[in-house]
Amino acid sequence: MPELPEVETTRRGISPHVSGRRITSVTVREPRLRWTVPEDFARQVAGTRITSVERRAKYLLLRGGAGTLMLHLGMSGSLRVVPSGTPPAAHDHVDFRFDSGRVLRFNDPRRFGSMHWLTVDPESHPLLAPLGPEPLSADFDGGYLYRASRGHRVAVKVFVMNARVVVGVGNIYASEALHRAGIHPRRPARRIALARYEALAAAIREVLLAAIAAGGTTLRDFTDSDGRPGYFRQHLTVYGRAGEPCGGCGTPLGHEVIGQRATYFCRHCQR
DNA sequence: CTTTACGCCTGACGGC
DNA sequence: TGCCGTCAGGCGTAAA
Repeated sequence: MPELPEVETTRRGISPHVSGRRITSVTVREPRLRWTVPEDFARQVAGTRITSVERRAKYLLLRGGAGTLMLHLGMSGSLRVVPSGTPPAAHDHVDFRFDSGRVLRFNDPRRFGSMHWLTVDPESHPLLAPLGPEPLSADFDGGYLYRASRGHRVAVKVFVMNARVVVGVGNIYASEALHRAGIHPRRPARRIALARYEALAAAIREVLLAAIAAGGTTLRDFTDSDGRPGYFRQHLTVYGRAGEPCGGCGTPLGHEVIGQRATYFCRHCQR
């Protein structure tokens, strides 16, 4: 399940292979993704030279001269760089062939991913325009979270997972960051003081940066066939560990559904 | 406006 | 062993 760290790792992994290269052809084997890929998608994208690979939230932006290729990995999507001629496997839905002879291959079993061809400024696209700041940017800090949370009575975990508040904080890292910051996931967002939001903003940054570092080591070679089972797990202190002792106090970790999502926390350390 | 529920999909898993 | 029901999970969208 690609969270921000995996998307960022993917960005870093594919960038050297596609930056400066021209897309010579596009093959769409399965257009039924999150939004159906239009008939003329392949024709529009073909011929573009990619100048840079950027990321906004969990969207990858492959910028080219004539437009921008915007990709989302959903929850089961992945991108891989393979040699030309590599036979497609199951769920290999789209190929972008480059003038280097390599192929950028999009695989997505659950098809929650998406791809768009944008000829306008990506930031003005309806999917990107409403998004909050990047958690690793200077715009994001405790003061921002504090101000944004005033008047919001939703649980703080729901609040920080809202992409209009801050992007890229997925379900796993929300639990992890709240535990690190000592904040109970059910606490109403408006009932948390500035100092605690500063701790939370720092925790979100730290957890994401640590995960990016871990993803970087695990997903170094994108031409490899799969082989990355549970690379997150070893770094997780609460997620998926219901019943195990809290690393801080030893109290068995709890598991509840908050906002329709599995949530893990310590009822003793987190208030 | 804020908040909540739903649905898209498939693989994994548990029960029988 | 095999079949089947259940559920996770990002996130846009409809509904409340």
